[in-house]
Amino acid sequence: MTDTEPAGGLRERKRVASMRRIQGVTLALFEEHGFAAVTIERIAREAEASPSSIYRYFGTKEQIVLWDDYDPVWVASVANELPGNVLFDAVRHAVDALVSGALRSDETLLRRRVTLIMEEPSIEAASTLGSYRAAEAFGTAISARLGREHGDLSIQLFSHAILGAITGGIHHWYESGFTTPLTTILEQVLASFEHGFDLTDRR
Amino acid sequence: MTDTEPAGGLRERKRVASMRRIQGVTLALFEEHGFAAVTIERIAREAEASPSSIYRYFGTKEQIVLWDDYDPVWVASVANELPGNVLFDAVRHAVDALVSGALRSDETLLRRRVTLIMEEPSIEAASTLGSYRAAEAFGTAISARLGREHGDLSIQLFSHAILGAITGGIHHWYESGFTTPLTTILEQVLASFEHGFDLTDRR
DNA sequence: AGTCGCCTGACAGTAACTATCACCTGACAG
DNA sequence: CTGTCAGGTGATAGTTACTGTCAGGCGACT
Repeated sequence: MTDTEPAGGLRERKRVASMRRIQGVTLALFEEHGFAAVTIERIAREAEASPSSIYRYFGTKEQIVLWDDYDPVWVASVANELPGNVLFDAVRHAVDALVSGALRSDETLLRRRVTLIMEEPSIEAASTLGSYRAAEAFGTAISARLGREHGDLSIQLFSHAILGAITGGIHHWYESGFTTPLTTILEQVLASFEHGFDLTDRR
Repeated sequence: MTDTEPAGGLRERKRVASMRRIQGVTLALFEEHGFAAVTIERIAREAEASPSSIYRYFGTKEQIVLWDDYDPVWVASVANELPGNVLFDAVRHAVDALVSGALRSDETLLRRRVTLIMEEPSIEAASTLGSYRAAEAFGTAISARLGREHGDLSIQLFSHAILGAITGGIHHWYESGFTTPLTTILEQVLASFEHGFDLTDRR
């Protein structure tokens, strides 16, 4: 299911369609020739769009890979002040929203994007900055939910630690050749924070 | 103490002296005019170096701010396979090496650099990528120490979570106007992983 | 003191990104 | 259904980060 219909008027729908087409063309070109060897102008030619529009849509070359249709979904989910009675259930809910959104649409597409992210440092840098921003948003939501002031140290450490672990998990997912299911990895992230990390010495 | 003497021959010493001078000039210019408004050419002129050399030394405009004399010190410390009997002592040792190295030289300089990092997204992106790389190195060292195979999921999650929390702590340090001592914040990072995060509801 | 080799600086070139502006097309009122 | 309006689009020109190359100079070693 690549083609979930977006809401909004004709203008909005056309824009999202263009962005998807451009992203598809870009991924194929990067995979074949490498990030550095493909110019925006070439992407524009092959995707039948103008360079101006590509910059307006995505901002940077890296963001063409990083852009995700479903980002607004899980951002909204986190902003909904983390429903659920126990904090870890709430966090689990947010993480599920984050991942199932990405997986529901097209896991193959996600794998291709992750591969390009891991293989191109400049995309990786933009991606880690995104995780960082997500940690900030997550921390704000948790602080509000627990009645802490904005920027409470404990919460800030927790939210950044969780997002760091998720990032590490995605890295592991990639390095394992996508053999370990992503949901399993993320279950272990949550379990580690609930019950502690497994750091036993095996020598 | 800004002027700890580096080892090596005259060539090496001159290079480090040039890098420090260029970084100093760059920080001042960025602080006064903003990152985008200062060109490499201008930095080169005011620091009496050639643009070629600046690129050879630092690689990118962002790295002029991020470069740290003492990076090799703590990298070596982590690579020394984390001495210490209990794992958390070992981790504490590594974190201490990381921070005391940066603070011993010049805390004012570190604050200026952190401020620029937090205020300029492109520097922030490069910086978070650096944390990410540190997490990988850290994970490798811990895996070796505990007799796990390289890329062990538990260890990877742990190392990324720790580095994520440290990053969040530095963010907090900056947001607090550097009032909370950095060592206090990092003590809390370690305490959180040893004894759990404080996530009590205060409403 | 002499030679070797790495490092520096100058120069030319590429392409990402920005600012601007005329034009067009979807949104909406009547 | 039609006219007007506003926001989006594409073309163009310009800036600057970054790369590759090469001749000359300065530290390293004999």
